[in-house]
Amino acid sequence: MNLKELSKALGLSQTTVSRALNGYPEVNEATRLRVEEAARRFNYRPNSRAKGLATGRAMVIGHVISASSQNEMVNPIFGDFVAGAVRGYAEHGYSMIVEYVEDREETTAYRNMVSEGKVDGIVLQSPNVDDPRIANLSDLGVPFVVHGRSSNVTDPYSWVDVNNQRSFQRATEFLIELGHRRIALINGVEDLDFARRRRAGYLQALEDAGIAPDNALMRSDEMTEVYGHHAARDMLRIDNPPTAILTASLISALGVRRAIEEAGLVVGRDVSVITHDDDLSYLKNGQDVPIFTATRSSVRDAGVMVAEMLIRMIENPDCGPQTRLLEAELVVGRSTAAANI
Amino acid sequence: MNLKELSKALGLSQTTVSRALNGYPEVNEATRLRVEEAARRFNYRPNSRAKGLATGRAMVIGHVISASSQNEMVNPIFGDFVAGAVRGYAEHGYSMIVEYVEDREETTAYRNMVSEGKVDGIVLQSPNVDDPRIANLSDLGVPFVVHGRSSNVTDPYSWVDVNNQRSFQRATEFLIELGHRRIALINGVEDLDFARRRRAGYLQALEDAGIAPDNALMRSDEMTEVYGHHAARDMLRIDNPPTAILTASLISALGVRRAIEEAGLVVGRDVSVITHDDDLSYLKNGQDVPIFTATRSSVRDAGVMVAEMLIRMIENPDCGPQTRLLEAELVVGRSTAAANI
DNA sequence: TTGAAAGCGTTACCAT
DNA sequence: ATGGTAACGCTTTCAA
Repeated sequence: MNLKELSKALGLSQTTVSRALNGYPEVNEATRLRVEEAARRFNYRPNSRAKGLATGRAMVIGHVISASSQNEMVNPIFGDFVAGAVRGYAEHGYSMIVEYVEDREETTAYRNMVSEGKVDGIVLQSPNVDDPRIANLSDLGVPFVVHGRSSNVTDPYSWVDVNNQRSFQRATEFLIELGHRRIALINGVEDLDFARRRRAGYLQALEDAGIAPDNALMRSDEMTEVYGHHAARDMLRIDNPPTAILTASLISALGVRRAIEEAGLVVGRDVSVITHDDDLSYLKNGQDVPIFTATRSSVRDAGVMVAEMLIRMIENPDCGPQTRLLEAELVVGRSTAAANI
Repeated sequence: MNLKELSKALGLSQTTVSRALNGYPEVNEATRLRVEEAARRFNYRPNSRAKGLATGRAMVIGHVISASSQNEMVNPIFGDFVAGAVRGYAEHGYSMIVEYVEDREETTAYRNMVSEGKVDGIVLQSPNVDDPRIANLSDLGVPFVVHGRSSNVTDPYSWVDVNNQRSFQRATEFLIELGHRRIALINGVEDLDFARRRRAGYLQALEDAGIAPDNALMRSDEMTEVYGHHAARDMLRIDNPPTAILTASLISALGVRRAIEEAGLVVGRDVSVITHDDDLSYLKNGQDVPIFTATRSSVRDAGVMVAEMLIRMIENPDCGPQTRLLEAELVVGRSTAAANI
């Protein structure tokens, strides 16, 4: 059932029916009710492509995942972010389109999405420290919001980010307060801006405590379980092994724990583990835990915020770049952190 | 730059330019080259909405996530599946659209997607044991593929599934062989078909070994870390606690491990833990581990397969329902499983 | 081998 | 308050 058929069935013009359905004020209230009833009865829904062609709006937000970001994708925080974003989109009648490109051809994908008229706005995830995609998107003139920041980009752009530096700094400080001196960092790929910031926070805390950083205790790679496992395993074998491990994601944390177990050690007794991108908020209920950081829920919140910011930009093209920095809550489980050193 | 402008710039008709760009055979080779060169130079891309309107095809596959499936979403396997599917879509020029609905209004969302002409096909994830959405989609007449099966649906439909029953049966058998008699199952919500199958496999292995199932050792809930934590914590407090825990996801596994640590116990010594939806394939390299199950990569494979099956159905409407059952590989880490009992 | 024109299903402008 | 019609940008049929 299309508009033509519906209007014929009603004995009205397409114009009137369209107006009635789109809430235009000039249509007679009785007519509107009649039209709405018929639309419901015939299960009429306007064709989105025709509508988009006529209005010039797609009501779609574009996301791109590339082969190289696949591990990032598989990271649970990707799902959390998407869950939040999609929810935010839905609130305003938008949906999300996801495209996949090999390698780092994302810029081409963005350009095509825009010139094909597929999207009204774009979300960029996991920017690098120096990310040309941001300038490319600016040049395209399409509204976009970055989840995260790109340190080396000086021109203004819109972003929503979690304060990763502060989270890691606080987590490290917390371990230092417990008496740890040998604290390992199992970080993500440090081309990624958020990973670099995490490292900066870690280093800052060490410096403030007068602890010299040790390269043997710092790793950086794709956040997989195997990476967490190998990194922790290797570190635990050195002469002066870490007594605490700070790891960036749920996934790598699982590998870290497995490596500790395999080394015959006990998590929380021999080695402390703090995991970012983890949801420990439940530990706050009725347990005497020191409060510190959790971000799975922050990431979902970030998704919702990105959606709202982007849609605001789309529907109000005059408003300039906006930014938003979220503080992650830090929660550390007692047994996990209170190691004997 | 649109077709009209491009053809004007070339001094050709829109028809010819369109034909040249879409690989029609009747166009002069010299003309085609000239057109292609110009299209590249002017950065011309056909408007997808106009193209879709003219061809009647959207080149888009629809996914829906509902509020109630949010925890499922956040489950890393969602990301794995999506990564595989999107890749499969891209291979054939399709992209993925994701819509969000509150509660269980998914059927409405599917209907709207189809009648709005937004999609050429639909993917249904995490079906329930008795899932009306399958019949609804069949009624809509839109090509669709289910990731998973719905036991109580008898009419034929297309699906791709992992053999969850066998995986859990084998994992349980493995624990029994190690001498465990008190084996706990921390399962997903058993309305979900795959969770029910997992439980069936677990029960089958117990029965084969003559072990009476104990309700105190079986839990079923949303796969979150807090759930894994509470379930394991409570079980470890009972009189005759489990010596092994079989858990269904990465996320809950982290809670389980934390609970074990908090109870002053050691994973792999006091309590064995086997996690499904986990990628232990790396353990196969150079380590003497008993081989058993892993599914994160299987899930990605399933995504690719769903994409290919669906696109085949879309482009060849005559082919009937297809099905595909994948066997998950089972890998159990040595330290994890070889507990002292 | 090329082109003119109709059609896809809407919205929006201009009349009435 | 309602209707006729052009326009959105492409594909496809029919003609040349």
